[in-house]
Amino acid sequence: MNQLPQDFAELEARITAEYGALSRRLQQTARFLLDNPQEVAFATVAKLADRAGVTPSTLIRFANSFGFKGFSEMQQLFRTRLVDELPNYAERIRAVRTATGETPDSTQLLWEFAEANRDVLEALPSRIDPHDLERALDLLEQAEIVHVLGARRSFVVASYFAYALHHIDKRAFLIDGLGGMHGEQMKAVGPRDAMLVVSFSPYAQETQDAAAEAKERGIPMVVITDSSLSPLARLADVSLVVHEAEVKSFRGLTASLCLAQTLAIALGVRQDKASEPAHDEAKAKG
Amino acid sequence: MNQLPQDFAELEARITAEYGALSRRLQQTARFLLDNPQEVAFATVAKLADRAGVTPSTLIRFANSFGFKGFSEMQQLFRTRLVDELPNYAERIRAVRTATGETPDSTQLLWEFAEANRDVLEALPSRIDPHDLERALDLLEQAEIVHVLGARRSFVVASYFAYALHHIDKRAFLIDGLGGMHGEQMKAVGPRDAMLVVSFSPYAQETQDAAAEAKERGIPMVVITDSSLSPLARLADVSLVVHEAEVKSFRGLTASLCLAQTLAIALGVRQDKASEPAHDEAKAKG
DNA sequence: GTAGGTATGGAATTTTTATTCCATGGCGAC
DNA sequence: GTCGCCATGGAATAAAAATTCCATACCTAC
Repeated sequence: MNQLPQDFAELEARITAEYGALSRRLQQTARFLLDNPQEVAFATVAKLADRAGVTPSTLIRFANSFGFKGFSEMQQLFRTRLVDELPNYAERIRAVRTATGETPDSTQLLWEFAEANRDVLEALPSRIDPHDLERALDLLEQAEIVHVLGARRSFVVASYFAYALHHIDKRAFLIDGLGGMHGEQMKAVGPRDAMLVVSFSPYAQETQDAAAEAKERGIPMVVITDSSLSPLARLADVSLVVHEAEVKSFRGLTASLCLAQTLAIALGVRQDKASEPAHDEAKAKG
Repeated sequence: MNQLPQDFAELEARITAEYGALSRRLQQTARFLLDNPQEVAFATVAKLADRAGVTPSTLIRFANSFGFKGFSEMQQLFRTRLVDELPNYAERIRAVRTATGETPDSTQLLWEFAEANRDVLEALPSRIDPHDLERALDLLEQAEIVHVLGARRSFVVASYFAYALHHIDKRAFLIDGLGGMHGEQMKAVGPRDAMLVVSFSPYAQETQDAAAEAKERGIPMVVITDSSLSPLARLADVSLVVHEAEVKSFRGLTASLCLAQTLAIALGVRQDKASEPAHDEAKAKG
């Protein structure tokens, strides 16, 4: 039996170090414990076991395998951690907010970014017209294939959206311009498809060209952009305008990604409903 | 029986208001509870009774007299207080839930996502150790070229980081595995370079392989991942652990991107300082 | 394929903890 | 001074929770 850890940090280090040597269930337990330390501090063995997807026995075994006499003994570390660390949490916020004296600039920056992005997310939902959101979903739902386009900074959002569509089993292609083949990739867009275009100032020329072509061919198009005056907005069937945070003249992508995430999952929900109409009717009646 | 308080603040107010009307022992209990809320959150009735200088019965009676079914029910308020950093958190959720009665599902989803991502951003800065952040920046600053690696979901973060590095004039390459050439791209990593690896559960094999190779070759490595138990964490020189929001079993990327943004810009700030040392010295003297 | 060992789940058991109940003691009213 | 009520303490009881133990499933090695 090993020497037992004296505080949470020590325990965390031990768990991390020996993680590979643990059995499947104990690994599962380890992940849960380190991911949800707050919950562990309060809840009972039975509840935690349930949440972690293991049996109570496993939790006990886990504690034993790290030298504790029982689960309760290990739980103590989770509790004292909460008590020890909380008091200086509030202080840390205050310290960072007020003076940069002690904290490194980088941490100060992190707080600023987090705050700026939070503010943006706060404003986002009320800035998006529910009606536009529904129309965008209509277009995407009816499309056989969704082609996603975004260059430079917008490429991040575009690639995420394409990724997310794959995960809800919606056919999607990312127009990435690989090999300078923007034009060629646009030719692969069929008449029953739709496009989702992401573009922010200063609106990449290749994106504008592609969007113009799509408009001409009558391809349904949803645009995520940063202003209703954007050249992309006038080409779109539905345009969703997001305002991103700016710190040190660097723009974020938080709001756009949140919106992309929402579009993808809302689309997934719709598809589920469409493929299981019986379930929905039953609910409506009941 | 009175309406029972919903949170700690409410309870505190009630106790304060009715303090004068309580019996001697109950007053004694009240004082102890409000003076040692942390202790109350964890300890057992017997221990608390002992510490407060009253009998267990008194504690129960105290709880009952404020409308609780038992002491445990009251204790819950002391516990949630410790966990909830934000007192009006619960209210906010309720407000969103109720206010969206009329709106379509998609807008409802948008609110939920925005909310979840906001919460994540709130927790992010305090979860990142300033020391780790500085060390990560040290590694990146000293590197001649930064190679950025991330597959599937993490690719979004990786591509954003590579993009951001270009904008602060830091040489960067994105290891994208194009044409199945992960291995070949790794060969291009030089001895004076560094790597930034992004990987989330279920940790893409190609990323793990590449990271293992980098480790073997002694390439400095910063990892952004989702758990200290991640297989990537043990390979890294510095690992930054982020917790992402999850809605409808879909994980976000907000926190990771915010962190990537911070790293890039903090690095940019450092580079500026390094290239204008006179400015810095002047500040130190002044 | 089989035997041995290990990991796991679940029920039984023990321990801990919360709550109830009643006997006693203090305090004020008559 | 005595009666009655309310507060109080402490033991008894009930409830909940932790832990143990055993049967079984699952691997691994031969």
